[in-house]
Amino acid sequence: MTTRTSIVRTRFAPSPTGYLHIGGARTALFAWAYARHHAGQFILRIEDTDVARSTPEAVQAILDGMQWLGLAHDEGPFYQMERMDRYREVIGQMLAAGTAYHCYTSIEELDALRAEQEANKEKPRYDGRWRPAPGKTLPAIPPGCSPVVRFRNPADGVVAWDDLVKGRIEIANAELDDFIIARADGTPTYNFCVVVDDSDMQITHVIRGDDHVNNTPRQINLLQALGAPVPRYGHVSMILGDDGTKLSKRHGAVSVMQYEENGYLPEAVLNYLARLGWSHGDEEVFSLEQFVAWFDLDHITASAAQFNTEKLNWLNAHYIKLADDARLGGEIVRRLVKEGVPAGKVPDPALIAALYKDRVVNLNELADCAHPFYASVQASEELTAQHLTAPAQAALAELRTRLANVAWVAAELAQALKATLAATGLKMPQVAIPLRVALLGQPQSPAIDRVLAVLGREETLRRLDQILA
RNA sequence: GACCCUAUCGUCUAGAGGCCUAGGACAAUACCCUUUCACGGUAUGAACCGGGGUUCGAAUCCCCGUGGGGUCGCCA
Repeated sequence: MTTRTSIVRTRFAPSPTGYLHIGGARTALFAWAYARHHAGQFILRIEDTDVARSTPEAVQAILDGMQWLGLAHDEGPFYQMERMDRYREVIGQMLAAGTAYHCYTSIEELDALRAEQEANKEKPRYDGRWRPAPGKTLPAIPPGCSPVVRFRNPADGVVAWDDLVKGRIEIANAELDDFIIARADGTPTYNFCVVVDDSDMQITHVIRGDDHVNNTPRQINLLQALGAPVPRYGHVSMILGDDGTKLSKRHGAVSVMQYEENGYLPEAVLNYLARLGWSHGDEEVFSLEQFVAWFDLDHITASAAQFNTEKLNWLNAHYIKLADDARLGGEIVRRLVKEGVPAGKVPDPALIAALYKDRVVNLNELADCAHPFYASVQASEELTAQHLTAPAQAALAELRTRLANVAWVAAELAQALKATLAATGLKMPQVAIPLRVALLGQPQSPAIDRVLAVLGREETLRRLDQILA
């Protein structure tokens, strides 16, 4: 451990070619938490050098996702497309220093080379035909062909680093080739931009997905060629789908904002993601603040983790129970209005939330539960036939009379219900279930007296009259 | 094919050579609670990939095998 007080600087560097997916969100969470834990800085960088696939919508989607999760950055967002001058400057320096060189091999030639190597069951790699060497005669420069710039990768030795999550990793330079750092049109490529940025932005800890392990030795070599300090690296494993295969669209929700739409609370998603591949003893449920206080890279699992919607659901249900009624009420209204249901002030959505919050798994279910309070829901014929029988209707008529004059609070409503039972000789379910079907269009609900209290006298009587008419 | 990573209940994981008769959580099952359905409570079943070492002692360390994942672009 260094005694120098070096501030921790981490970054999240997505490329804006789509939404913020769940795996990226977890990587971002870990990088963010690591910076927060060490009172350092978290930088957001948009890697948009792939002009063909990058879109402003995707940038916005990433920003939205980060904001919804509450992962605020301290610097940025920096856009790589705005840093072209800087990249060109560094490429010029490398060309001048001889750590990079021009290569005139055409795409066709490269394809042929690759095909040949694959046919020989070799690892496809550039053969170094334009790499300058003492006493070597380079091919004649083909006319009308603009060159790419390649990095002069060390020919031998090994690149090694102590990965913060995987431990020591060593890769032989012989496995690496002289990769392209600038295309024929002069634009820089990924590995190069990352290195210049991580260096310029003084990133101390690169926390990123597992899929970048193979880029790391190239980046370390580049950094060293540039004489720049090498950050620490931590490669977080991937998240697999529910079925153990690579996460993709067919797994349903992969975008973070899809979870918002599906009725998940950000704190539930955060807690779930934090616990997926990281642990703090037996702790399962904890706040973001607690997570930041506990988080370290030592307890991240090195292997891939399978996503488990059931556990996320459990956490979501837990956080819904904890959530403030007014907040849940707002979610109810927002979601119902989006579906064209005239949800509003009466009944108070917060009261409905209080009634249903400990029985739903997500916000959409909560909204569904609230739906019949704002718009009468017709029971199916089957339910009507089954529950609104003649004796049941008689009991409801009996109850309706009592309800007309009772004080509209749950305790009094319960009394009216009991008096109806006494008068008709029926058991509670024999009245309560028809009543639920009559009022809400469904045979299950929370305690019926509480439902009545929230529905209100006017609406309750109106719906009863409609059934009894 | 080459290279890299990885391997504990169905799933997420605890486990840093003796605390392990392997712990917790989700899911499952059973029971309790109950004004229906849920919620909640209690209980039960469920795992160290295989083979070799090292050691007095291995889930933990090493090697091999096997399974899984990743990477091999003028994509990021």
